[in-house]
Amino acid sequence: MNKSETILKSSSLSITAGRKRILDIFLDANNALAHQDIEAKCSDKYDRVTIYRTLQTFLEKGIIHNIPTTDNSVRYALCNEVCISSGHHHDNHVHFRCDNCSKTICLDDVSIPSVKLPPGYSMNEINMVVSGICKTCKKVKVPM
Amino acid sequence: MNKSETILKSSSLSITAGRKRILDIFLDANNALAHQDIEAKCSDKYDRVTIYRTLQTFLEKGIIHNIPTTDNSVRYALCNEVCISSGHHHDNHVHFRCDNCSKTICLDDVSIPSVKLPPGYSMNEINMVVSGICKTCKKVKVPM
DNA sequence: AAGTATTTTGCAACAAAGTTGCATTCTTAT
DNA sequence: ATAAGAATGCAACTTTGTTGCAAAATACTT
Repeated sequence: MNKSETILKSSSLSITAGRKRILDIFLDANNALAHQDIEAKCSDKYDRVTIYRTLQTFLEKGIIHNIPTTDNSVRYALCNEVCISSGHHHDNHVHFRCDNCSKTICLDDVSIPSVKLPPGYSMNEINMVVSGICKTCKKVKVPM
Repeated sequence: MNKSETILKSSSLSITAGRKRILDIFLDANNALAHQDIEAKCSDKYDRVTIYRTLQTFLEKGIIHNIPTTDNSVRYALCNEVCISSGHHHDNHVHFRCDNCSKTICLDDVSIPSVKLPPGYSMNEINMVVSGICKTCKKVKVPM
């Protein structure tokens, strides 16, 4: 039983070729993916609708989480082990979007600082997205 | 000359009925608006395409800014005076989205705390969206 | 105030993104 | 192996966003 099967199993989802494939795409990727990215990689084998439904299912099970963007393109990233095993999403890391390569990644080591809300507001979730130039692009642009 | 005309003028945009109307909708609203919200309020008088183009223009001129969401619906909010007068968007406030009424507002008084990125990363913009229950909804739910 | 150059708007047509119902196929549990 | 239940693919549709172009409105000049 490989990794994708293990994840599906532990989320009590039936193991299908499509779900394994999409999960593998996430496992292979080192950055967050938009629906479009997934579709580009497997629409030959799986229907658009299936991809929509699979992403929805993964979200509900806490296998992936979504990252807000300002350009109408929600991106999804694999949750860490804790999220998956608990079945409920609760991450606290900062997301980074590179202005150069447009990749979005989870900065697992950077935790979101706390903020104090005005009186009367109660907090549930915090989302933080930083944009700038990523490590890889910086290297390319300014060679030593 | 009323407020919307003043803003348009100071952004060196020609003053048209449509732009005034859309700007007035923002001035009246106390929360961020999605394209859809605008359309609901004035599609009888102005074409869908005009609304798209107007929002785009307002964004470019720094009259409004957009707020990332996780549900494929970018929302826009009026920028504060500083943004509009400088012509370039640079806000530093936290956005709040209410899980109950779904309204998104700018918490102008809550500034985004700084974060330290890993080595190699450079920062351009930070976006922070907090979700929870807003002041108004809390009052309604727990009456004194 | 009139006329002209420029900008904006609306329309139509289109492209892309997302949703729904239903019949068929695949998984899983017995 | 089989039957119940879940997932998939297909078709049709809705919503969302884009583009080109002609008509209308605005701003600028005199």
